[in-house]
Amino acid sequence: MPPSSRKVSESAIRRLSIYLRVLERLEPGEEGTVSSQILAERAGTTAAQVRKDLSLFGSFGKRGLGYSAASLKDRLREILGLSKHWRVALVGAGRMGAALFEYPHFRRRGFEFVSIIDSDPKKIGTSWDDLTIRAADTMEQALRECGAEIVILTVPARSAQEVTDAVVRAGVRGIMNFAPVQLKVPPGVRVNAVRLTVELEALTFALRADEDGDG
Amino acid sequence: MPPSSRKVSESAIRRLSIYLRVLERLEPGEEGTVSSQILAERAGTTAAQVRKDLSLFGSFGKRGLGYSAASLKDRLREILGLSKHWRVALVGAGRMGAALFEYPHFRRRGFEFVSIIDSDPKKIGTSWDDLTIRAADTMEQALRECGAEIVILTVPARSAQEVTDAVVRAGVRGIMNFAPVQLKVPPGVRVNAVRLTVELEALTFALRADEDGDG
DNA sequence: GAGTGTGAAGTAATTCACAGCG
DNA sequence: CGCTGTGAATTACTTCACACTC
Repeated sequence: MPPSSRKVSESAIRRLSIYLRVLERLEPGEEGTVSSQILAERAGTTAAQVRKDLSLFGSFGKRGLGYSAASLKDRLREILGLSKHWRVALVGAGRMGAALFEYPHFRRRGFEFVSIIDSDPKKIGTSWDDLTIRAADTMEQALRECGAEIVILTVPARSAQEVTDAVVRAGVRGIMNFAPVQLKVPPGVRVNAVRLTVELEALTFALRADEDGDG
Repeated sequence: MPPSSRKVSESAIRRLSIYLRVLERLEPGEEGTVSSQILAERAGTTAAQVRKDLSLFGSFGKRGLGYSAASLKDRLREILGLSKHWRVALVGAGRMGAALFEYPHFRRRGFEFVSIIDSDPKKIGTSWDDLTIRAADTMEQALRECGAEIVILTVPARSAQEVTDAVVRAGVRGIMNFAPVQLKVPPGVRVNAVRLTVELEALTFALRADEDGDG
Protein backbone atom coordinates (compact mmCIF):
# COMPACT_ATOMS: atom_id res chain seq x y z
CA MET A 1 0.00 0.00 0.00
CA PRO A 2 2.18 2.77 -1.25
CA PRO A 3 1.12 6.36 -0.87
CA SER A 4 1.37 8.83 -3.74
CA SER A 5 3.31 10.12 -1.32
CA ARG A 6 5.30 12.13 1.19
CA LYS A 7 9.06 11.90 1.60
CA VAL A 8 10.34 10.93 -1.78
CA SER A 9 13.84 12.24 -2.20
CA GLU A 10 14.88 14.44 -5.06
CA SER A 11 17.46 11.88 -6.11
CA ALA A 12 14.88 9.11 -6.21
CA ILE A 13 12.80 11.20 -8.60
CA ARG A 14 15.76 11.86 -10.84
CA ARG A 15 16.41 8.15 -10.98
CA LEU A 16 12.81 7.44 -11.93
CA SER A 17 13.27 9.74 -14.88
CA ILE A 18 16.41 7.83 -15.81
CA TYR A 19 14.59 4.50 -15.58
CA LEU A 20 11.98 5.86 -17.94
CA ARG A 21 14.70 6.80 -20.38
CA VAL A 22 16.16 3.30 -20.12
CA LEU A 23 12.76 1.74 -20.80
CA GLU A 24 12.27 3.92 -23.84
CA ARG A 25 15.60 2.75 -25.20
CA LEU A 26 15.10 -0.98 -24.83
CA GLU A 27 15.97 -2.96 -27.91
CA PRO A 28 13.15 -4.69 -29.74
CA GLY A 29 13.05 -8.10 -28.11
CA GLU A 30 13.78 -6.75 -24.66
CA GLU A 31 10.43 -5.09 -24.52
CA GLY A 32 8.59 -7.76 -22.58
CA THR A 33 9.80 -7.76 -19.01
CA VAL A 34 12.85 -6.13 -17.44
CA SER A 35 14.54 -7.02 -14.19
CA SER A 36 15.72 -4.49 -11.64
CA GLN A 37 19.18 -5.79 -12.49
CA ILE A 38 18.95 -4.71 -16.14
CA LEU A 39 17.41 -1.38 -15.26
CA ALA A 40 20.19 -0.79 -12.73
CA GLU A 41 22.99 -1.54 -15.18
CA ARG A 42 21.66 0.80 -17.81
CA ALA A 43 20.76 3.52 -15.36
CA GLY A 44 24.06 3.39 -13.52
CA THR A 45 22.80 2.26 -10.13
CA THR A 46 22.11 -0.95 -8.20
CA ALA A 47 19.25 -3.41 -8.43
CA ALA A 48 18.28 -2.84 -4.81
CA GLN A 49 18.12 0.88 -5.45
CA VAL A 50 15.82 0.38 -8.42
CA ARG A 51 13.47 -1.78 -6.39
CA LYS A 52 13.44 0.66 -3.49
CA ASP A 53 12.73 3.58 -5.77
CA LEU A 54 9.87 1.85 -7.52
CA SER A 55 8.41 0.52 -4.30
CA LEU A 56 7.95 4.10 -3.13
CA PHE A 57 5.05 4.33 -5.55
CA GLY A 58 3.63 0.85 -5.67
CA SER A 59 4.58 -2.71 -6.34
CA PHE A 60 4.36 -3.15 -10.04
CA GLY A 61 6.74 -6.03 -10.57
CA LYS A 62 6.07 -9.74 -10.75
CA ARG A 63 8.19 -11.87 -8.45
CA GLY A 64 10.35 -14.29 -10.30
CA LEU A 65 9.85 -12.35 -13.53
CA GLY A 66 10.57 -8.67 -13.33
CA TYR A 67 8.65 -5.63 -14.49
CA SER A 68 6.49 -5.35 -17.57
CA ALA A 69 8.36 -2.77 -19.65
CA ALA A 70 5.23 -1.28 -21.16
CA SER A 71 3.28 -0.86 -17.98
CA LEU A 72 6.25 0.34 -15.97
CA LYS A 73 6.82 2.99 -18.63
CA ASP A 74 3.22 4.12 -18.32
CA ARG A 75 3.41 4.14 -14.57
CA LEU A 76 6.62 6.18 -14.53
CA ARG A 77 5.21 8.72 -16.96
CA GLU A 78 2.21 9.10 -14.73
CA ILE A 79 4.31 9.45 -11.57
CA LEU A 80 6.54 12.06 -13.17
CA GLY A 81 3.55 14.07 -14.26
CA LEU A 82 4.03 13.38 -17.95
CA SER A 83 0.48 12.26 -18.60
CA LYS A 84 -0.40 15.87 -19.22
CA HIS A 85 1.19 18.10 -21.84
CA TRP A 86 3.17 20.91 -20.37
CA ARG A 87 3.15 24.41 -21.83
CA VAL A 88 6.67 25.78 -21.77
CA ALA A 89 7.89 29.30 -22.43
CA LEU A 90 11.44 30.05 -23.44
CA VAL A 91 12.72 33.23 -21.84
CA GLY A 92 16.01 34.24 -23.40
CA ALA A 93 16.49 33.44 -27.06
CA GLY A 94 20.26 33.32 -27.25
CA ARG A 95 22.30 30.36 -28.37
CA MET A 96 21.49 28.30 -25.33
CA GLY A 97 17.83 29.11 -25.71
CA ALA A 98 17.95 28.08 -29.34
CA ALA A 99 19.62 24.79 -28.49
CA LEU A 100 16.98 24.00 -25.89
CA PHE A 101 14.17 25.08 -28.19
CA GLU A 102 15.40 22.61 -30.77
CA TYR A 103 16.27 19.91 -28.25
CA PRO A 104 14.37 16.90 -29.57
CA HIS A 105 14.04 15.08 -26.25
CA PHE A 106 11.89 17.78 -24.70
CA ARG A 107 9.38 17.68 -27.50
CA ARG A 108 9.33 13.92 -27.58
CA ARG A 109 8.20 13.88 -23.97
CA GLY A 110 5.23 16.11 -24.47
CA PHE A 111 6.71 19.47 -23.63
CA GLU A 112 5.31 22.11 -25.94
CA PHE A 113 6.84 25.51 -26.47
CA VAL A 114 4.11 28.12 -26.43
CA SER A 115 6.07 31.37 -26.19
CA ILE A 116 9.50 32.85 -26.76
CA ILE A 117 10.66 36.04 -25.10
CA ASP A 118 13.79 38.10 -25.65
CA SER A 119 14.92 41.66 -25.17
CA ASP A 120 17.03 42.00 -28.31
CA PRO A 121 15.22 44.33 -30.76
CA LYS A 122 16.80 42.45 -33.65
CA LYS A 123 15.11 39.24 -32.54
CA ILE A 124 11.75 40.60 -31.46
CA GLY A 125 9.15 39.99 -34.14
CA THR A 126 11.09 37.23 -35.85
CA SER A 127 9.89 33.66 -35.59
CA TRP A 128 11.20 30.26 -34.65
CA ASP A 129 8.94 27.49 -35.94
CA ASP A 130 5.83 29.68 -36.19
CA LEU A 131 6.41 31.19 -32.75
CA THR A 132 7.02 34.93 -32.82
CA ILE A 133 9.60 36.20 -30.38
CA ARG A 134 8.03 38.74 -28.09
CA ALA A 135 9.58 41.64 -26.22
CA ALA A 136 10.71 41.27 -22.63
CA ASP A 137 8.54 44.17 -21.52
CA THR A 138 5.41 42.39 -22.70
CA MET A 139 6.43 39.11 -21.16
CA GLU A 140 4.02 39.04 -18.27
CA GLN A 141 1.05 39.38 -20.56
CA ALA A 142 2.48 36.98 -23.12
CA LEU A 143 3.00 34.29 -20.52
CA ARG A 144 -0.54 34.66 -19.24
CA GLU A 145 -2.06 34.62 -22.70
CA CYS A 146 -0.38 31.42 -23.73
CA GLY A 147 -0.94 29.70 -20.40
CA ALA A 148 2.71 28.94 -19.79
CA GLU A 149 3.24 26.56 -16.88
CA ILE A 150 6.99 26.23 -17.03
CA VAL A 151 9.67 28.71 -18.01
CA ILE A 152 13.08 27.76 -19.31
CA LEU A 153 15.24 30.69 -18.34
CA THR A 154 18.38 31.43 -20.34
CA VAL A 155 18.92 35.12 -19.70
CA PRO A 156 22.16 36.73 -18.48
CA ALA A 157 22.89 36.46 -14.77
CA ARG A 158 22.48 40.18 -14.13
CA SER A 159 18.85 40.26 -15.25
CA ALA A 160 17.84 36.79 -14.08
CA GLN A 161 16.28 37.80 -10.76
CA GLU A 162 14.30 40.67 -12.21
CA VAL A 163 12.98 38.50 -15.04
CA THR A 164 12.14 35.76 -12.56
CA ASP A 165 10.05 38.16 -10.50
CA ALA A 166 7.99 38.97 -13.56
CA VAL A 167 7.70 35.30 -14.50
CA VAL A 168 6.35 34.56 -11.05
CA ARG A 169 3.89 37.46 -11.28
CA ALA A 170 2.61 35.91 -14.48
CA GLY A 171 1.60 32.84 -12.51
CA VAL A 172 4.32 30.44 -13.61
CA ARG A 173 5.18 27.94 -10.87
CA GLY A 174 8.07 26.02 -12.41
CA ILE A 175 11.37 27.42 -13.64
CA MET A 176 14.30 25.64 -15.18
CA ASN A 177 17.12 28.06 -14.58
CA PHE A 178 20.29 28.18 -16.66
CA ALA A 179 21.51 31.52 -15.32
CA PRO A 180 24.40 31.18 -12.89
CA VAL A 181 22.65 32.71 -9.90
CA GLN A 182 20.51 31.42 -7.08
CA LEU A 183 17.01 32.71 -7.79
CA LYS A 184 14.76 33.88 -4.99
CA VAL A 185 11.14 32.84 -5.45
CA PRO A 186 8.12 32.79 -3.16
CA PRO A 187 6.83 29.53 -1.66
CA GLY A 188 4.89 27.47 -4.15
CA VAL A 189 7.25 28.28 -6.98
CA ARG A 190 9.80 25.68 -7.86
CA VAL A 191 13.21 26.31 -9.45
CA ASN A 192 15.47 23.62 -10.83
CA ALA A 193 18.89 24.89 -11.75
CA VAL A 194 21.16 23.51 -14.43
CA ARG A 195 24.65 24.52 -13.38
CA LEU A 196 26.93 23.91 -16.30
CA THR A 197 30.02 25.46 -14.80
CA VAL A 198 29.51 23.58 -11.55
CA GLU A 199 29.26 20.34 -13.47
CA LEU A 200 32.45 21.05 -15.37
CA GLU A 201 34.28 22.03 -12.20
CA ALA A 202 33.20 18.87 -10.43
CA LEU A 203 35.03 17.18 -13.28
CA THR A 204 38.23 19.20 -12.95
CA PHE A 205 38.22 18.59 -9.22
CA ALA A 206 38.07 14.85 -9.78
CA LEU A 207 40.69 14.87 -12.52
CA ARG A 208 43.11 16.85 -10.43
CA ALA A 209 42.48 14.68 -7.38
CA ASP A 210 43.27 11.59 -9.47
CA GLU A 211 46.55 13.07 -10.61
CA ASP A 212 47.58 13.85 -7.05
CA GLY A 213 46.70 10.27 -6.13
CA ASP A 214 49.21 8.90 -8.66
CA GLY A 215 52.37 10.90 -8.30
CA MET B 1 45.12 20.10 9.94
CA PRO B 2 42.90 19.26 7.04
CA PRO B 3 43.97 16.68 4.52
CA SER B 4 43.74 17.38 0.80
CA SER B 5 41.75 14.69 1.31
CA ARG B 6 39.72 11.50 1.20
CA LYS B 7 35.96 11.36 1.54
CA VAL B 8 34.75 14.62 0.16
CA SER B 9 31.27 14.16 -1.16
CA GLU B 10 30.26 15.04 -4.67
CA SER B 11 27.67 17.46 -3.33
CA ALA B 12 30.25 19.26 -1.21
CA ILE B 13 32.37 19.81 -4.33
CA ARG B 14 29.44 21.17 -6.25
CA ARG B 15 28.76 23.60 -3.44
CA LEU B 16 32.38 24.76 -3.47
CA SER B 17 31.95 25.64 -7.10
CA ILE B 18 28.82 27.57 -6.20
CA TYR B 19 30.64 29.46 -3.44
CA LEU B 20 33.27 30.43 -5.97
CA ARG B 21 30.57 31.76 -8.23
CA VAL B 22 29.12 33.76 -5.35
CA LEU B 23 32.51 35.24 -4.53
CA GLU B 24 33.03 36.25 -8.12
CA ARG B 25 29.72 38.08 -8.08
CA LEU B 26 30.22 40.11 -4.93
CA GLU B 27 29.38 43.76 -5.32
CA PRO B 28 32.23 46.25 -5.08
CA GLY B 29 32.32 47.11 -1.40
CA GLU B 30 31.55 43.55 -0.32
CA GLU B 31 34.89 42.39 -1.52
CA GLY B 32 36.72 42.54 1.79
CA THR B 33 35.48 39.75 3.99
CA VAL B 34 32.42 37.53 3.69
CA SER B 35 30.71 35.54 6.40
CA SER B 36 29.49 31.98 6.02
CA GLN B 37 26.04 33.50 6.48
CA ILE B 38 26.29 35.66 3.37
CA LEU B 39 27.82 32.87 1.34
CA ALA B 40 25.03 30.56 2.43
CA GLU B 41 22.24 32.97 1.48
CA ARG B 42 23.59 33.54 -2.00
CA ALA B 43 24.47 29.92 -2.58
CA GLY B 44 21.15 28.61 -1.34
CA THR B 45 22.39 26.67 1.66
CA THR B 46 23.07 27.15 5.38
CA ALA B 47 25.94 28.85 7.18
CA ALA B 48 26.86 25.64 9.00
CA GLN B 49 27.03 23.82 5.69
CA VAL B 50 29.35 26.43 4.24
CA ARG B 51 31.70 26.19 7.19
CA LYS B 52 31.70 22.39 7.10
CA ASP B 53 32.41 22.35 3.39
CA LEU B 54 35.29 24.78 3.66
CA SER B 55 36.72 23.08 6.72
CA LEU B 56 37.17 19.92 4.66
CA PHE B 57 40.08 21.63 2.99
CA GLY B 58 41.51 23.90 5.64
CA SER B 59 40.58 26.64 7.99
CA PHE B 60 40.83 29.81 6.03
CA GLY B 61 38.47 32.06 7.93
CA LYS B 62 39.13 34.53 10.71
CA ARG B 63 36.98 34.08 13.80
CA GLY B 64 34.84 37.06 14.50
CA LEU B 65 35.39 38.36 10.98
CA GLY B 66 34.66 35.89 8.23
CA TYR B 67 36.58 34.88 5.15
CA SER B 68 38.77 37.10 3.03
CA ALA B 69 36.92 37.12 -0.28
CA ALA B 70 40.05 37.36 -2.37
CA SER B 71 41.98 34.59 -0.71
CA LEU B 72 38.99 32.29 -0.41
CA LYS B 73 38.44 32.74 -4.12
CA ASP B 74 42.04 31.75 -4.80
CA ARG B 75 41.82 28.81 -2.49
CA LEU B 76 38.60 27.52 -4.07
CA ARG B 77 40.03 27.84 -7.54
CA GLU B 78 43.01 25.83 -6.43
CA ILE B 79 40.88 23.15 -4.77
CA LEU B 80 38.66 22.80 -7.82
CA GLY B 81 41.69 22.40 -10.05
CA LEU B 82 41.22 25.72 -11.80
CA SER B 83 44.80 26.91 -11.30
CA LYS B 84 45.68 25.16 -14.50
CA HIS B 85 44.12 25.84 -17.87
CA TRP B 86 42.11 22.94 -19.19
CA ARG B 87 42.17 21.92 -22.82
CA VAL B 88 38.66 21.05 -23.89
CA ALA B 89 37.46 19.40 -27.06
CA LEU B 90 33.92 19.73 -28.31
CA VAL B 91 32.65 16.51 -29.83
CA GLY B 92 29.39 17.14 -31.61
CA ALA B 93 28.93 20.51 -33.27
CA GLY B 94 25.15 20.74 -33.32
CA ARG B 95 23.11 23.46 -31.70
CA MET B 96 23.89 22.35 -28.19
CA GLY B 97 27.56 22.14 -29.03
CA ALA B 98 27.45 25.62 -30.48
CA ALA B 99 25.77 27.00 -27.38
CA LEU B 100 28.39 25.45 -25.13
CA PHE B 101 31.22 26.57 -27.38
CA GLU B 102 29.99 30.14 -27.05
CA TYR B 103 29.10 29.83 -23.38
CA PRO B 104 31.00 32.72 -21.83
CA HIS B 105 31.30 31.24 -18.36
CA PHE B 106 33.44 28.34 -19.48
CA ARG B 107 35.97 30.59 -21.13
CA ARG B 108 36.03 32.97 -18.21
CA ARG B 109 37.10 30.15 -15.93
CA GLY B 110 40.10 29.16 -17.99
CA PHE B 111 38.61 26.42 -20.10
CA GLU B 112 40.04 26.59 -23.59
CA PHE B 113 38.53 24.90 -26.60
CA VAL B 114 41.27 23.24 -28.59
CA SER B 115 39.34 21.06 -31.02
CA ILE B 116 35.91 20.60 -32.55
CA ILE B 117 34.75 17.33 -34.03
CA ASP B 118 31.64 16.51 -36.02
CA SER B 119 30.51 13.92 -38.51
CA ASP B 120 28.44 16.18 -40.76
CA PRO B 121 30.27 16.65 -44.08
CA LYS B 122 28.72 20.10 -44.41
CA LYS B 123 30.40 21.21 -41.20
CA ILE B 124 33.75 19.50 -41.55
CA GLY B 125 36.37 21.97 -42.73
CA THR B 126 34.44 25.04 -41.63
CA SER B 127 35.63 27.05 -38.66
CA TRP B 128 34.27 28.41 -35.42
CA ASP B 129 36.54 31.12 -34.01
CA ASP B 130 39.66 29.95 -35.87
CA LEU B 131 39.06 26.33 -34.93
CA THR B 132 38.46 24.08 -37.91
CA ILE B 133 35.86 21.38 -37.42
CA ARG B 134 37.42 17.99 -37.97
CA ALA B 135 35.87 14.74 -39.11
CA ALA B 136 34.70 12.17 -36.62
CA ASP B 137 36.86 9.48 -38.18
CA THR B 138 40.00 11.50 -37.49
CA MET B 139 38.95 12.33 -33.96
CA GLU B 140 41.33 10.10 -32.11
CA GLN B 141 44.33 11.67 -33.77
CA ALA B 142 42.91 15.16 -33.48
CA LEU B 143 42.35 14.79 -29.76
CA ARG B 144 45.88 13.54 -29.22
CA GLU B 145 47.42 16.28 -31.33
CA CYS B 146 45.73 19.08 -29.48
CA GLY B 147 46.28 17.52 -26.07
CA ALA B 148 42.61 17.52 -25.10
CA GLU B 149 42.06 16.72 -21.45
CA ILE B 150 38.29 17.05 -21.31
CA VAL B 151 35.64 16.30 -23.89
CA ILE B 152 32.24 17.93 -23.98
CA LEU B 153 30.08 15.36 -25.69
CA THR B 154 26.97 16.48 -27.55
CA VAL B 155 26.43 13.69 -30.04
CA PRO B 156 23.19 11.76 -30.56
CA ALA B 157 22.44 9.02 -28.06
CA ARG B 158 22.86 6.22 -30.58
CA SER B 159 26.50 7.04 -31.32
CA ALA B 160 27.49 8.25 -27.84
CA GLN B 161 29.02 5.01 -26.56
CA GLU B 162 31.02 4.37 -29.70
CA VAL B 163 32.34 7.92 -29.75
CA THR B 164 33.16 7.68 -26.05
CA ASP B 165 35.23 4.57 -26.62
CA ALA B 166 37.32 6.46 -29.16
CA VAL B 167 37.61 9.47 -26.86
CA VAL B 168 38.93 7.21 -24.13
CA ARG B 169 41.40 5.58 -26.52
CA ALA B 170 42.70 9.05 -27.29
CA GLY B 171 43.67 9.39 -23.64
CA VAL B 172 40.96 11.76 -22.46
CA ARG B 173 40.07 11.16 -18.82
CA GLY B 174 37.18 13.57 -18.28
CA ILE B 175 33.90 13.68 -20.18
CA MET B 176 30.98 16.01 -19.75
CA ASN B 177 28.16 14.05 -21.30
CA PHE B 178 25.01 15.63 -22.72
CA ALA B 179 23.80 12.50 -24.51
CA PRO B 180 20.88 10.82 -22.78
CA VAL B 181 22.62 7.52 -22.09
CA GLN B 182 24.72 6.11 -19.31
CA LEU B 183 28.24 5.85 -20.74
CA LYS B 184 30.48 2.92 -19.89
CA VAL B 185 34.09 3.91 -19.35
CA PRO B 186 37.09 2.13 -17.86
CA PRO B 187 38.34 2.96 -14.36
CA GLY B 188 40.31 6.18 -14.26
CA VAL B 189 37.97 7.91 -16.68
CA ARG B 190 35.40 10.21 -15.21
CA VAL B 191 32.03 11.10 -16.72
CA ASN B 192 29.77 13.87 -15.49
CA ALA B 193 26.35 13.81 -17.07
CA VAL B 194 24.10 16.79 -17.68
CA ARG B 195 20.62 15.33 -17.84
CA LEU B 196 18.36 18.00 -19.20
CA THR B 197 15.25 15.88 -19.50
CA VAL B 198 15.73 14.49 -16.02
CA GLU B 199 15.96 18.01 -14.68
CA LEU B 200 12.79 19.07 -16.43
CA GLU B 201 10.94 15.98 -15.26
CA ALA B 202 11.98 16.54 -11.66
CA LEU B 203 10.19 19.84 -12.12
CA THR B 204 7.00 18.33 -13.53
CA PHE B 205 6.96 15.78 -10.74
CA ALA B 206 7.12 18.54 -8.16
CA LEU B 207 4.49 20.69 -9.89
CA ARG B 208 2.08 17.83 -10.18
CA ALA B 209 2.66 16.79 -6.58
CA ASP B 210 1.89 20.36 -5.46
CA GLU B 211 -1.40 20.35 -7.37
CA ASP B 212 -2.45 17.09 -5.75
CA GLY B 213 -1.60 18.58 -2.39
CA ASP B 214 -4.03 21.48 -2.90
CA GLY B 215 -7.27 20.17 -4.22
C1' DG C 1 30.52 40.56 20.41
C1' DA C 2 30.88 38.22 16.10
C1' DG C 3 31.72 34.43 13.47
C1' DT C 4 34.74 30.36 12.64
C1' DG C 5 35.85 25.34 13.25
C1' DT C 6 34.28 21.00 14.69
C1' DG C 7 32.90 16.99 17.47
C1' DA C 8 28.48 15.10 18.58
C1' DA C 9 23.64 14.42 17.47
C1' DG C 10 20.29 13.85 14.33
C1' DT C 11 18.40 12.75 9.50
C1' DA C 12 18.44 10.95 5.26
C1' DA C 13 19.87 7.76 1.72
C1' DT C 14 21.72 3.40 0.41
C1' DT C 15 22.75 -1.35 0.83
C1' DC C 16 21.89 -5.83 2.88
C1' DA C 17 19.54 -9.85 3.26
C1' DC C 18 15.79 -12.56 3.19
C1' DA C 19 10.78 -13.71 3.43
C1' DG C 20 7.30 -14.37 0.13
C1' DC C 21 5.18 -14.87 -4.26
C1' DG C 22 4.72 -16.23 -9.24
C1' DC D 1 13.91 -21.32 -8.59
C1' DG D 2 14.12 -16.30 -9.72
C1' DC D 3 13.27 -11.89 -8.68
C1' DT D 4 10.46 -8.62 -6.20
C1' DG D 5 9.32 -5.99 -2.01
C1' DT D 6 10.85 -4.38 2.26
C1' DG D 7 12.24 -4.06 7.20
C1' DA D 8 16.74 -3.77 9.39
C1' DA D 9 21.58 -2.42 9.29
C1' DT D 10 24.72 0.58 7.49
C1' DT D 11 26.66 4.40 5.62
C1' DA D 12 26.57 9.18 4.21
C1' DC D 13 25.12 13.84 4.87
C1' DT D 14 23.42 17.73 7.45
C1' DT D 15 22.40 20.37 11.42
C1' DC D 16 23.34 21.60 16.19
C1' DA D 17 25.68 23.75 19.58
C1' DC D 18 29.45 25.49 21.67
C1' DA D 19 34.50 26.10 22.64
C1' DC D 20 37.62 29.13 20.72
C1' DT D 21 39.69 33.18 18.53
C1' DC D 22 39.98 37.64 16.69
